[in-house]
Amino acid sequence: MNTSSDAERPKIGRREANRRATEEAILNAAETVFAEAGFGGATMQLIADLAGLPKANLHYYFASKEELYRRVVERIFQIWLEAAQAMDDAPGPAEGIGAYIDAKMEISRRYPNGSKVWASEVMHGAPVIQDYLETTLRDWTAGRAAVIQGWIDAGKMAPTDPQHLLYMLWAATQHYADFGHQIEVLNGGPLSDADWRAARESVKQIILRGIGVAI
Amino acid sequence: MNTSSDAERPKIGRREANRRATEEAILNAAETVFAEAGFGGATMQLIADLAGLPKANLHYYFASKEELYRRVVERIFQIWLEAAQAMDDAPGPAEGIGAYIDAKMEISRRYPNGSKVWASEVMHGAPVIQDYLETTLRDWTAGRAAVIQGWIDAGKMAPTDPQHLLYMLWAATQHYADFGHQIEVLNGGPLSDADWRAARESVKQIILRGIGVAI
DNA sequence: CTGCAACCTGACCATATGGTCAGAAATGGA
DNA sequence: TCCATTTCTGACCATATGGTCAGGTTGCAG
Repeated sequence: MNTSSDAERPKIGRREANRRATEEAILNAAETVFAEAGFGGATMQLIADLAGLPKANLHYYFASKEELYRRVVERIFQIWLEAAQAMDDAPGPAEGIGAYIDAKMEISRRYPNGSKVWASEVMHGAPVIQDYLETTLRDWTAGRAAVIQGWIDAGKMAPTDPQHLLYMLWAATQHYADFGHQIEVLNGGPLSDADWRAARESVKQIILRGIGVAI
Repeated sequence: MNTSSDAERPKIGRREANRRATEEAILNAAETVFAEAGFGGATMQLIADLAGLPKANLHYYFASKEELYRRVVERIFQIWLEAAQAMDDAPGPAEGIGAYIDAKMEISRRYPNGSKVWASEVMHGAPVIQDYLETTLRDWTAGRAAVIQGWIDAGKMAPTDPQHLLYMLWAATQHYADFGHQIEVLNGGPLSDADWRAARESVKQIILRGIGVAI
């Protein structure tokens, strides 16, 4: 054994570990503040306070407010894309779309702030992730639409415009994050485990039956 | 007859007419700017420029940025509520929910900025319309949920959680306004009349079939 | 026509904010 | 231990923004 039980992984010294932890803390704080106040309403001071750092320190790790924001949005997009794989390698729409809804509902529950930042970014014309929309997202969407069309051609689901089906999947699932506040007010409080389960099953039931898949 | 063919309606002089027109122009400009930049990113100067007025004039009509914003949000909420009546007086879900989807899709198409401002407001915790959520919206939602439950009990549609069905209706329709930019990118340009028709029919098809209503 | 009240606006102000920087403190290899 | 490098931070700055106000202009009742 070596000196002690310090490094979980070789190569990462205290410096590097600290750096990553601080960056992570800043990104988390930024995600919260951007979600709650929007880009314009967010303040480097607010983010710094939430992260427990002096404001000047933020600028040591992130050159500008824009760059910090960009990093937040990119991180969300990654999570979003990884979850999208839930739809891959499925034999048919029942499994593929069902799993996709499960994954996206889970993201809405676990990362509501990320979803809000993404929504805000798109609503304001996608100033920083326009290229993602035009490349990565466009390609992914086209691929998924083709898969869905394949299922339709194989008679595994009712004829449905794949593009609009995808929009409905995004809309229905992300709504629970983006409009979470409204939902909590109407629900009379935060959603319980049972509430989330009911939400997930409702979405799956309506959409799967809506595309002619037995449930 | 009176002096000439001036007043369409009695009682409204040039003063009053001017006032209303100016207020309207400011509200329209504000809606656009708030939608594109968010509350924090919006600038009284930007709104003034878009309305073609000096900034100081805005403060003659609206005491503060907050009040102007509040007026914009309230106006949207009115349109939203009026369209909600499309669901009333329907004999069953096919007509009621079908008409509601039609109405909401039309709003998404005609007033995308209003929808965005509303979404932004809710996402940021509804700082100015919290009371609307707790009173008007809550009551309306409860009423509609009861109607839907009645349809279910009458065997006119499949058993479905009314609350989550409403969320899906809001999500699916408003998505075309709030995420209009993303949709346009994926669509390779603005949606045509045919595109909008396809969107509307897709939403209706999936949801109506999803709740067990023949189409 | 006249006076008052409503309407309009350029110039100005206090504040908040993103960002900078010089220098202090911590770190780690030699 | 020593010192170069990285990390951290209080103090500061330029700018943008919401809001104010004094004074001018316009509409309209009497």
